[in-house]
Amino acid sequence: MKLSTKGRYGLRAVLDLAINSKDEVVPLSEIALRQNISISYLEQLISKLRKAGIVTSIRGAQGGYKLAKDPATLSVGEILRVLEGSLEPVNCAEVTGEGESCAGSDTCVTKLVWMRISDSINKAVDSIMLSELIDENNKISGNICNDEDNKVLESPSCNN
Amino acid sequence: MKLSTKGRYGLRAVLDLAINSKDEVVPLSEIALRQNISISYLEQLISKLRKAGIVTSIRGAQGGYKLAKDPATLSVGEILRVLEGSLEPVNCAEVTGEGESCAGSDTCVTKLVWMRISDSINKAVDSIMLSELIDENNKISGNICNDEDNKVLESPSCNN
DNA sequence: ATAATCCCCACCAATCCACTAGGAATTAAA
DNA sequence: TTTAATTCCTAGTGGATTGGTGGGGATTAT
Repeated sequence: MKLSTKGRYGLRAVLDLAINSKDEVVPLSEIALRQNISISYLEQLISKLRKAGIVTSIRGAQGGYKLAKDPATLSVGEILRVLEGSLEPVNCAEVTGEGESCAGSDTCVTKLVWMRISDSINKAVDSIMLSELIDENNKISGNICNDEDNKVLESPSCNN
Repeated sequence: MKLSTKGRYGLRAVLDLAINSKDEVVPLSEIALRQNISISYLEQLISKLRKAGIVTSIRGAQGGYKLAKDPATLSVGEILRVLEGSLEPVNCAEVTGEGESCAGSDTCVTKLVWMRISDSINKAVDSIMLSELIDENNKISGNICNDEDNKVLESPSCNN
């Protein structure tokens, strides 16, 4: 029941983008540096986000990425589902609403459990808007990071 | 974000045990047959459950397993955590409450997300008692399985 | 032109998952 | 007392997934 680095790194990247792009585009190299993620790997993640319409890109020199949506209407759930593929705890048609039901699903009791887990996860992530994380970041970094040249003081060694 | 077969099979095994053992012990071979899980694999799962005090065993011929707890006080969360190890979506000390915090965790915004997911999962599974699944099973099977010799009609091909 | 940047695809090592295999210890029943 | 049924334990294994790296092409501001 673990989120992969796709979801963890990807959400950090989107948040970084939301905080550090003011109408301008941000090159991936900057995000990679700030978030301590390799550019190559980050490319794969942001590619998914672009195809899903969460970020937009500008190619060429001085190009980069920016958020395609209003952070107030962009939920963490939308971002994580793009990156992780699905947040369902099981591959079960009754739970995911996709694919074929398996034989005997009408007498399957444990699907009740999987459905409740699924609902609770989806409700949790869909109720968190990106704007909330931005606000939280402003609160925290406002208190701490008031160094002169406004640089990143410590690399995020935490992988979560 | 998938539960492994450990959790899925294991919960089915416990439920099977709860339904099919009336003060008597049930040999693993019966559970394996009914639930369509190999005995060898099931052994590993039930071994964890026994060490955690969820089931008790009697060795030797005519031996087997039975539930060690009252289904009304045994939550699905307790069972799943034994089988899966942990239901946390990330390895993060701030979320799991174990291990060392990583550098910069005080400025880590995404942990807010992981904590909410974690809470919602744990609340969901801890609120489902095994007795609820037993009741559900009685409701369903009472309606359907009234064949003469009371055998299992179809093998549970569903892996969830 | 050149350098910066996005974009795409192929590959790879390590890890984890979902088992299988084999055998030792225990015990009821014949 | 043998036999068969059963729990218990450990090791191995093939395949899939994870978490990347690397190379190269396309695009564009300077």
